[in-house]
Amino acid sequence: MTTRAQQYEATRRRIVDAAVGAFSELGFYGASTRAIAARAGANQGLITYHFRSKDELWKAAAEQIFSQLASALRPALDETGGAREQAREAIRRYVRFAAAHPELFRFMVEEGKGGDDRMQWLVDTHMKPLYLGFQQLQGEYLPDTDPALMPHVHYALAGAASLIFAVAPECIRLTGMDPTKRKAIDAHAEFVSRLFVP
Amino acid sequence: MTTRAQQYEATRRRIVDAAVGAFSELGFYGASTRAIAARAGANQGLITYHFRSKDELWKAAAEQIFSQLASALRPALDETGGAREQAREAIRRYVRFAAAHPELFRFMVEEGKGGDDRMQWLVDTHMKPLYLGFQQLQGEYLPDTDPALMPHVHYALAGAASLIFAVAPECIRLTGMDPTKRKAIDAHAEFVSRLFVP
DNA sequence: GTCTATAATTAGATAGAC
DNA sequence: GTCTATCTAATTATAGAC
Repeated sequence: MTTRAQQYEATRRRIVDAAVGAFSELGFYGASTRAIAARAGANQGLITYHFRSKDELWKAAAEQIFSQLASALRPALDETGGAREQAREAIRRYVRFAAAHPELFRFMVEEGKGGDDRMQWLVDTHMKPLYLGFQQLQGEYLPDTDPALMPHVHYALAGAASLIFAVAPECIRLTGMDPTKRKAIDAHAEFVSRLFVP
Repeated sequence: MTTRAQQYEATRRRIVDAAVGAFSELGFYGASTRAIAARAGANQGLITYHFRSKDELWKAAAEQIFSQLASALRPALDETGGAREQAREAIRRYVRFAAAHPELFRFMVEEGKGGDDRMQWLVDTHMKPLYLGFQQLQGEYLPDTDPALMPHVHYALAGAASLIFAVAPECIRLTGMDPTKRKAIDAHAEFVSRLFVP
């Protein structure tokens, strides 16, 4: 037996999932609420009912992606082995997440380029905590790094780890190699981890 | 004295410049032809006159960016010094271009994520030749690299070199560091070139 | 060549039936 | 809770005056 509360949650979740996909593929303006509703197998009016506006729906979508990233990275702290191998494993984990969730990087670029409200909300609410955790990890694993280089390392790593998966269709057409295949993901994880922790 | 042909070219150029900025900041759907025209100090009707459609205007904008990249990278072949230092200089050059033209990376991500017509045109017309050149450079400078790793190196380098500049507003708010400053650009160029050519 | 006016379509948001 | 119908505004593209 399904209660109304269960139905509410199920529908809401379907819409958020559809929104994540649509925003990630088409961008904020390209993804219409009608298309998102259709993708979720629901009606457009339901979006207004569950979320107040398109902006609020976008926030819910961003929230889902970043909470998934946070829980995917958490186990990296519990790794065993030497500091360098721990750092490598954390990077491999990040690469695998980027492969499984290319939406993260697309959201980051889509919003990070403009200085609007959505970007500020995204940084303050979800990216700041993650960046602090990254700084802490780097201080632990690679204590000999110049602190002024921190932003450079962070963005170089994020870009190196994620771009190939974010533009997978382009990569296939350009190189003939499909980066979504298991072997390609492993190869990329190994390459990037060795690149940043030789 | 300004001829009509000169006026034609001047107006067309102003519109293309405005389009590059608008598409780069807002994406294809977010940038309206009206906003582009206003940005160019022209009328919306002129866009239809100079370009047939919004798609054609987008192509003209992409064309401008990639032709600039091609001419910026060309001198990399004439560098002197050992193979490793040549490779480093080519990377530094690429980083500086990414800093001066963050539009390139934004176009790449914006279009590369979907499999639509614009992506296919972009890859076939402008990215394929550049990628072949990149493969050639890599074969010359770093002949010991596994060919199967080529796509991984290419996308890792593109991401590491460009992301920080493409999301400059986000970087400032997240880290407090402004990547558009001269010093930050040099630091990033040096960091990335040493990263890929230790 | 450049502009104004407008047609046709689509967007996000609302109101109300069920 | 979900859906249909509709409102208002903004979109691309067109037609025609100057």
